[in-house]
Amino acid sequence: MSDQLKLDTFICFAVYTASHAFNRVYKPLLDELGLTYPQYLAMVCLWEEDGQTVGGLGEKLFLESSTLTPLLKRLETAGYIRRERSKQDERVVVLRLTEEGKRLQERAETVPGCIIDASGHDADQLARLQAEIIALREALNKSAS
Amino acid sequence: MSDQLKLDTFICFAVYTASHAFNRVYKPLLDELGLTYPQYLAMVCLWEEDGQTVGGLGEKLFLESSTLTPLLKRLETAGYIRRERSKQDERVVVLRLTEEGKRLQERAETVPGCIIDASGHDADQLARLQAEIIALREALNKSAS
DNA sequence: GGTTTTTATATCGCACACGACATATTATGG
DNA sequence: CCATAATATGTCGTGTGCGATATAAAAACC
Repeated sequence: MSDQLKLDTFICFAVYTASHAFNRVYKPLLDELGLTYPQYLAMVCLWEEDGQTVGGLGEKLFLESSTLTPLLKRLETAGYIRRERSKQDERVVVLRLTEEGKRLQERAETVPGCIIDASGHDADQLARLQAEIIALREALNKSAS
Repeated sequence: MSDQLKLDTFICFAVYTASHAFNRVYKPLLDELGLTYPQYLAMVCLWEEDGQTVGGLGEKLFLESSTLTPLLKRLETAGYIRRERSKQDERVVVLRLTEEGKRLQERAETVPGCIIDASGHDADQLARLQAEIIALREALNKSAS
């Protein structure tokens, strides 16, 4: 048996399963809003700054256009955003919140608190852990690029 | 603007993007072995203990049969495992490594070291961080159940 | 200014991931 | 012993994710 090939020792596996665990906690909350988790992230991004492009959103979310385009079309079908070609540069698609999309933000404001409660940690612990996970992510992204 | 609805403050988003970052680092390494990342996890699990059931693997990997069955069929098609109904209990499917599946372990032994290198952390830092992420996962799973 | 290159988005194929449901087998209770 | 419940796996539909490729528009370069 290898010294290294043990699931228990894989931090990647801890991250992978923690990501699924977050999804399970989010699911009932986001069902209320008619959003999936990645759709929720896109909406959070647009609530922070309306009128972003597909590419800009992709950079913030670390997602390709092949992932975002169908997701954004579903948000458009749901009535939360509009996708408009830019007049200045016809290659670019600008994303704009609809009135319904803006109203959704109010209903979403209770979500982060529920997640923090479910995490069983206080805000300081979470912030510290988050910073470490981001440092790990940046090291991995640097190595993969 | 909400106090809470900011992507920067979401630990879930850090975990979600870190998980993707791991995948990007693993991809070229696992391509050599003809495995995807979830398939690799399943193989690691079977290298640790051959002859496990679908359900047993699912408990360890936190995956449903609806995810595992197609994945395991692909591993069978690739020639790495066999899926056999148990004689004692015909409901159960037992997973057994083929000779090729066993040989693959040797080629996989260099992978964990590459991942540790790419993480930019030493083994102690990773172990400490892993323990914290697992604690977070357990709290989330407890809350969701 | 017309050709080439770059850029932004979209499409397609493949592989997860899960909830809801189906099927088959075993266990249970009268 | 027979009906019912519980268990293990599988199927199906929906929604990611991404690599490879396509398309169209803008930029760069003779």
